[in-house]
Amino acid sequence: MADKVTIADVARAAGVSRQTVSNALNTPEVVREETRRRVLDVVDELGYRVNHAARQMRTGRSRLIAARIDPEQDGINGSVGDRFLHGLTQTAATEDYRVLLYTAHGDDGEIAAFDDLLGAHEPDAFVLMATHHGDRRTNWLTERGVPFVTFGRPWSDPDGANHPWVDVDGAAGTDAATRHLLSRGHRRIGFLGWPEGSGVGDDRREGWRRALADVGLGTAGLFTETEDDVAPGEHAARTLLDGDPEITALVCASDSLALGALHVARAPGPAWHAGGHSHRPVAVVGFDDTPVAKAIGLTSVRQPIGEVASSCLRLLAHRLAGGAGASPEYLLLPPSLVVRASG
Amino acid sequence: MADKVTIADVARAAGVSRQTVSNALNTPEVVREETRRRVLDVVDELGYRVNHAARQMRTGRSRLIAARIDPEQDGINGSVGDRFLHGLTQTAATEDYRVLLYTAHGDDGEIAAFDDLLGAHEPDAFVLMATHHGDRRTNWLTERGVPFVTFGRPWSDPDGANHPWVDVDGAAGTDAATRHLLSRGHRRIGFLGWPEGSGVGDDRREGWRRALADVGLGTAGLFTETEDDVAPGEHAARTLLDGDPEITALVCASDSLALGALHVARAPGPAWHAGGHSHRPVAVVGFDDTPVAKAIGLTSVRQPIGEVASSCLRLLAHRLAGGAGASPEYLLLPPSLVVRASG
DNA sequence: ATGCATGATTTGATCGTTCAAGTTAAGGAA
DNA sequence: TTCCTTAACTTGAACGATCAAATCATGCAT
Repeated sequence: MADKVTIADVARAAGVSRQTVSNALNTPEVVREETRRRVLDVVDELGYRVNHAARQMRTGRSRLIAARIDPEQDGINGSVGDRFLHGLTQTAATEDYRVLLYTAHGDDGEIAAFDDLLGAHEPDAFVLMATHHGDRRTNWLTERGVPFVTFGRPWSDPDGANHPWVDVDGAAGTDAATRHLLSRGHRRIGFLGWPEGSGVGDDRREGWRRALADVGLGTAGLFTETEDDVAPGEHAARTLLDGDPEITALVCASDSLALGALHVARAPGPAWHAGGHSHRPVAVVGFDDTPVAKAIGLTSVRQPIGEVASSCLRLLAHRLAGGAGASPEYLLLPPSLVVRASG
Repeated sequence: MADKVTIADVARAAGVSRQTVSNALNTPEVVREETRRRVLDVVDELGYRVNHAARQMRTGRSRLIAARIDPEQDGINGSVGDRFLHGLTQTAATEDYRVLLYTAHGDDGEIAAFDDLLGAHEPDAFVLMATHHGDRRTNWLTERGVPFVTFGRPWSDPDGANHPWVDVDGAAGTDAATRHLLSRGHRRIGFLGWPEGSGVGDDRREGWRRALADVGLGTAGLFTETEDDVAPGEHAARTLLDGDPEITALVCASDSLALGALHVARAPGPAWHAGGHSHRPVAVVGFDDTPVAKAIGLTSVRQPIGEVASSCLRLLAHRLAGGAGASPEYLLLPPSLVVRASG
């Protein structure tokens, strides 16, 4: 097998010029039917494939899309990012794009990574995860005219006309979770969330509040907030349950928190409360449907990560192909509730 | 900011030729000290960065390393692959390489992906995971002279001189787990593994066998094998425990199996055995130290994934830099035991 | 002084593709 | 017939880097 087949080899074998080969492949409509077929036959025969480096040099497009891979955060919620990357890679391949990874810490670290990558491998676009209030990354990219999509709304900019994005309707998720618990007869349903100010966290809390309000229930004293990890979750859940003996169910902003809450809910009476009143069953619902949730039978809100990823990529591909006009610029997808033993 | 700074711009500004700029950056030793400094100053000042596409065209090196991202397998063990990718990306950056993702199913699917990638983006090397008996991928790459490393031994080729690899000593892990259980007074320790024939699975079983043999204990009737998932693990564990009432501990080939075993071990007596004899505590040890293990307090063997990844990358980088001779071609790293409540 | 390594730098050529402009031939209107 | 248009294809240049070979000093032995 002749190793490197260039466009010139094909041209020679087909008896046409280089440019005609290029046209047959990239702009078929300008080449006569018969010629085109002959060229394509030779392409197959010789096994010609474009050299991306050469093409990139001429056109300035790398057909690379850059995405960050996180250090597995708390180890539980981490899987979301990985499922996302997988979906991205898969959809990218169908559009003849490839995913290039990078790592970074914090907005500024990530901006530095942007700069590095743009200088070197020149990805055609970025895919950002976990947008947040005052996200510096999106501004940086916008200022420089670098195409990108985000998984996550532009929280600081409610109209969100600045850049394309895809997100999952977190409020709808906790709303559904809360309604589910109501339908099972729970009346006092608490919420275990993150400190106020995170777009995602506030959104998830809002869904819970809204569902209770819809049936005329208030939320006073029914929620608490803490850092997103198991131990803090356990502690916060204990405090909340101790403070209000009538709470029979908890909606949580993450599976990590939910796991902490479960430690309390499932522990035998004396363990979670020295005060002596006996163990009461507390239903718990988590968020993200991580492997841990599945493993321990935790009811959880599942995000359609695969769809988010493919939507992100398609928005990008469309935009990169030149279509900036009519198509939808953003997408809010509904999550679904996966019911298990915990509630 | 002038957008594209080329090597010619730097040359002009520094009053030297293009080639001297290139030399100052890539072969500093051939450039006079003073000239070099002047050039590098201008490089900084203008913010010059090499254009990888152009360099690749001339040198044939892309500074890309391709790795597969898996669909989260059973969801529990999946996290290993992701930790690996993260480590790879991080170390790659320090050597000025980038990780390019691809997906594929099965050896042949992956070989097709190799072919695609080599034709298009021309990665300098591949990193393969999960080597197995009769692995077709390694042959394909070797035949074509494509550099690669594997996370996993060349199981079919015990001398393993064919390609560089990094692996974790699974037998040492189960050996340690078994010794740990012995030290806690357990005498009859079972093993829950995968069907014979998988290199990894057989290796892990061997460590358990060896540890028992070392203290004069046999293994007859103490192990069973099943598919790597929670439900099969639960079923197999139940069978094993029912069959031998003296078993007080189980070493498992994965956290998935261990989780299944825990369902049996932790269930109240009647639940796991209708025959009426009461619940006995069974210690369980898993393998991989996944987030699930941490979440549920499962003792597990932890692989040093980060080190595996960085070692893989350094082996590759060294080899790509031309050093094929003296350096070690393979590496077997020891795992460690993470002790938790389960055993 | 002459010749000759050696060090430092420069000069074309080239990698494989696509862009932009040029050529050729055929058809149609004047 | 002559000129113009259009379709189909070809030609030269360029993208930005590095390789290979050439040039130019400089110092040193003869």
